[in-house]
Amino acid sequence: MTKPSSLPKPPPAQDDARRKRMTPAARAQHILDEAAAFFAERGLATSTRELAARLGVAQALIYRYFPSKRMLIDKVFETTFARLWDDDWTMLLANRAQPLEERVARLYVAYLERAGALSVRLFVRAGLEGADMARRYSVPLTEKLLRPMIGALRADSGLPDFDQAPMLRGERELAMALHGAVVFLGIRKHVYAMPMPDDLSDLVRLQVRVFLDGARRELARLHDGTAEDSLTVQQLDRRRQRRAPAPPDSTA
Amino acid sequence: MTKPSSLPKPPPAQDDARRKRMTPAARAQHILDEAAAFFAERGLATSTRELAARLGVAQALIYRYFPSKRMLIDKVFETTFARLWDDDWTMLLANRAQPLEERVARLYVAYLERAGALSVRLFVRAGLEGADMARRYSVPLTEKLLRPMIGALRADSGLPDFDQAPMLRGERELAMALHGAVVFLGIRKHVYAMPMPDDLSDLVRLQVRVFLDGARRELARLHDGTAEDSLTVQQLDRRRQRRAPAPPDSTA
DNA sequence: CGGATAGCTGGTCAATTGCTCAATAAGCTC
DNA sequence: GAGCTTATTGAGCAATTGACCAGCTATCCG
Repeated sequence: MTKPSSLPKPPPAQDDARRKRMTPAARAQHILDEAAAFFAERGLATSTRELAARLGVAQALIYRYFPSKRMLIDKVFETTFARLWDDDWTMLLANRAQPLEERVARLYVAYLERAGALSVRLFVRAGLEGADMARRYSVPLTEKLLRPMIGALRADSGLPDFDQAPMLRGERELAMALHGAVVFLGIRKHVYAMPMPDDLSDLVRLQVRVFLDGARRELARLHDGTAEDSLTVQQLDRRRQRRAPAPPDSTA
Repeated sequence: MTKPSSLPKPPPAQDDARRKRMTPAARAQHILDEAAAFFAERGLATSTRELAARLGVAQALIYRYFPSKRMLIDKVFETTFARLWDDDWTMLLANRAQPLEERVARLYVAYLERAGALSVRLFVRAGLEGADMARRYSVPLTEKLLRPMIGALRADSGLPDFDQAPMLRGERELAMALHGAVVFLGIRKHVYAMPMPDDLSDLVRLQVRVFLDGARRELARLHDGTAEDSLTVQQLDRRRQRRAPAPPDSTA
């Protein structure tokens, strides 16, 4: 046991939660992390006293770092939502060295893994609680997942990219078919607690296989203009106005 | 205005909730129905006093009909779960007078409509709360929806029925792909409150179209081997890789 | 009309809730 | 080691919670 007083900062092990005193930043993070897991498991209505017990800390301490329970929950939502997305997904999807099925499967295996029980449960709780999911979830979902997804699908089918043809409402809903099926895997496991394998990869791959077969055809329908029944009337009108004749489709 | 005192029972209008006195059966039903909507909207943690206010009734009255809040909630779950299933769905799916796509689409439009905002939110709440969803939801789901669904799919593809080949694990997951996608439509609308059309029929039909294309092929893959009903999806995959190259696809 | 049955209410209790504050003590600097 | 800063605590408050009960009164029957 040497005497480290000569060093300005002896290894403080700031990540050790059992320390009596922590730096404000570390303590705030500590509370935030535990609160996320705690509220995900036990529900947002569970008392701050129980959370404090889990933290091994006096209940009053929580209020030194967060002005109210509401604000703590909001912060939990904020950070959990922000953590979900991975910008690498765009590149992963665009990498045509691998077959489309493999890329999409990898993407959604990664998505489910990144979400995990905590996020899945928190997201559903946030939705029920009236958090602004449309802004917090739907918007980044479209930009960081669905759009790259449709781009890859289009490229795979030899269809024009977004520069030449903006994303169609029907395309978003098409991508949502797979997204919904995969997310529902997580909901079955983490919300409904149904018997599911530890590793959902094989189930994800099944969803992807089923989806891709139908999606290629549907995408072709959407772009050759025959089956546009999934679009709203207004969108159809706008779309018809935009293109004078039917665009010649040179692809197979 | 005739004097109805001579009649043993003048029209009592027992369904009028504003009446001061109701028969125990009617009052219990009244409380149960309102509680379902109330807890679905506001959450299970909302106070019985607020529920009583919505009922236009003293809070103590609830406890005359239900021994505790917990028991009331359980009863709400029980009745809501029971109401979901419709035995006509089996016949609807088996009616080969209509094309498969039409039958499946009608089924899931009916399913979503029957569920509605109330059930969707209550189901998710029940899952988060730790209600036994595997028994209450998953089992009837398989029997009343997925099994008839697979039966229709098999018949459509000229595959043997359940008498000759029991349902495969992979088939259930296959049907779950569509189920998940459709349920996620309801979750987007009723839980996440995302902007969705009033009528989800068109979106359901899109999901069904996409699903059926892929499902027919996947079903053929599942059935082209020997009896694989006891194998997991993973085992099936491994086995498929071991076998000859890609399976010949005889369908259009 | 008048008594009796029973559906219903107002009032109340113990426990729990979010939140506050003065007091304590951990860990830094000299 | 002394002293100072401040992270942490325990006690406590007002409001809300689930649950209960004695009494009120709407409704029926003779």
